[in-house]
Amino acid sequence: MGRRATIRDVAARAGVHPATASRALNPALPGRVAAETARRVVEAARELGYRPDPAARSLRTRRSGLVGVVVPDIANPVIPPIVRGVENVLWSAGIACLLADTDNDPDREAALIAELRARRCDGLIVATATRADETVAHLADEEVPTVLVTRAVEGADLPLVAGDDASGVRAAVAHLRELGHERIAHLTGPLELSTTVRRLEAFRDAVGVDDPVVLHGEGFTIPTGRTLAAQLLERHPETTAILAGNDMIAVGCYDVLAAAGLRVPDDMSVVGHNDMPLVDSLSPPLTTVAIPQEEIGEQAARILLDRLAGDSPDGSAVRLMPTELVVRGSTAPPRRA
Amino acid sequence: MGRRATIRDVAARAGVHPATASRALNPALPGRVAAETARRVVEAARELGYRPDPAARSLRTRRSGLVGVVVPDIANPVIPPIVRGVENVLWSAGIACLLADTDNDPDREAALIAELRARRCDGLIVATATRADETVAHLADEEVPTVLVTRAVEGADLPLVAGDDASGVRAAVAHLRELGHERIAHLTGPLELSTTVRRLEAFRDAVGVDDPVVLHGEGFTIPTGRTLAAQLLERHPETTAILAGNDMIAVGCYDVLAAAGLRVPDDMSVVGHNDMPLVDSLSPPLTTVAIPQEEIGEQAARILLDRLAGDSPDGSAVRLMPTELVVRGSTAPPRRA
DNA sequence: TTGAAAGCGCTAACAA
DNA sequence: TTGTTAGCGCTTTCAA
Repeated sequence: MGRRATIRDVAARAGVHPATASRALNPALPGRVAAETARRVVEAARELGYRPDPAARSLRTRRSGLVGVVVPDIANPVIPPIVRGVENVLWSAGIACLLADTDNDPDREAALIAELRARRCDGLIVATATRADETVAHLADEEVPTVLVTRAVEGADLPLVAGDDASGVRAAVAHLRELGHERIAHLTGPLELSTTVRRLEAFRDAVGVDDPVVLHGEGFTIPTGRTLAAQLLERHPETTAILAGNDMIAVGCYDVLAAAGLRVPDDMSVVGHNDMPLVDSLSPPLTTVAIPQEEIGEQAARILLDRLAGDSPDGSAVRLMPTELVVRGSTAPPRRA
Repeated sequence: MGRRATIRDVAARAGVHPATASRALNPALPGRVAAETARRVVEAARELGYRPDPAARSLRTRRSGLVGVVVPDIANPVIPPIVRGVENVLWSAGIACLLADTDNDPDREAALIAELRARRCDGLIVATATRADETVAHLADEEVPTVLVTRAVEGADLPLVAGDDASGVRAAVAHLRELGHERIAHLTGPLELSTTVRRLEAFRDAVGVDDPVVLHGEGFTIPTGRTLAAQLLERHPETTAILAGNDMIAVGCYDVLAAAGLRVPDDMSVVGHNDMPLVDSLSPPLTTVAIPQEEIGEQAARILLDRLAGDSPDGSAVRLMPTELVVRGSTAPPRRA
């Protein structure tokens, strides 16, 4: 196969000037072309398998057709469905996704975002924000349209799409209270993430106790869950139900409870958050708050597309997608209700 | 902030011609610049925060600095670690990853690969190949360097990086036979995937029985595992150990065995493949073959980088990365050995 | 409605 | 070693 067809080849074949061919192929408003001419150009383009050179177009139009997707760790099970949703919507709009994985490292985040900007991404989807994330906060001042997913930055004027964690937590607490639990403890993830804070505030609101037991962890991981569960058993043995900050923390609780000879849910109820793969295959299957992750990604992508199209300068719009409590086998009435 | 600095701005500030500035910034071989000049240019570039415009550079050099990463489903837990490895190595080399998710749809795969080519990706990493994948097979004839991961195409002259499934399966079978199992059944995934065939062949080789029990499934999913396990119990009740095509199929087995009142591992041993997240938290924790997924991704990226650098036209090199049998609680000696 | 001309920012030949 | 020149392929004025 020879070199690929250019707009000049198309124009030549259609017997018109390249500029005319370009106009015919780009149904933009000004300078319409005659229907018959347009037909010939389109036909020629099809025959030649013409695809505009993105570099040339981008150089001219200052648009790359690229969106950067910044994730904390693609191997974290919460992230892939979000990316799927984003990717799906953006490809449909003719935009490609540059994936950037920060590995939860703020320096790497800064470097990758700089690189993404250097590559002239038309927009950014950011899933890595910490509450005090300077790098991300600065994006609000810059010209590159940005949408946050799941994690918010405090005080930054950036739109956010996330799961409605508060309502999920309220449903979880209501579920536990209906079962008869009165000693419910909350084992959180890292406080620098907005998700942790949203869940924590909702827990405090819903639990109906002045000073509920809350233990803070350093990560959203199984080891964190183990550490916290061990602390909980030692300091607050009267607890009958655990609301874990996420599913991994809940699994850590499973481990420690089993080691302590306590049974879930008979001796302790456990609720997770996220409904990640396989938590329904644990023993017992985990009751947890499901988040519509793919829809979150899709919605974020749509908002970004609107911005790219020049719409809505409504800075920090927050779009919360409905969550759902999935009741499984890890919750039951307390022993001595 | 005004418009971003161009090479002309840098050149002006350094008091040299743009071409000289370009040479100073690109430590390519021909046309070296004087050390002092280079220093001034680099300094000027730094002061101005100069970043070359990728579109302009790409238009000139015919290199986009982009690699397409084609995955069957980013939400499939096997995939993200691979992508991480790829992404990590490529970013380090100054190359960005365009993520394309085919959702296991051959038409979508064809469309996305066409799009990736239209966008002038310098190379492709493809994790979606089926054994008879025409779209991917054609890539061998094209000019765009391509590396396959995990899944091979039959007869295509394309390098592949994958886990050494055969050795993993051999280790698994050896483990079961050492425990005393003689009736080992293999429940496979879809036959159109090369992974299935590799694992199946290794199983046949290792099991030491003329006509071992093999049941074929249609997917690598929990429902598939359930279907196959149910068939197995009905048709081959003498079986004492199951080698599942992957972890999801193994989990499906767990479900059906429990429903049938059979205990793992006492009544039936089960071995998975992949060692995906949380299989170590199942009851019992799953014995499985771990695959170095991130290393596979890294290796694939390195091979692609070599190709981009013009190295090694050794077409269909196959690089198998060592797997490891992780023995957990789902395997034990058979009841009546 | 179409053509002519210019230029986006960069780098590769060639010349000095 | 550096400067000059040209052009990658496209779109967008402006003029016809």
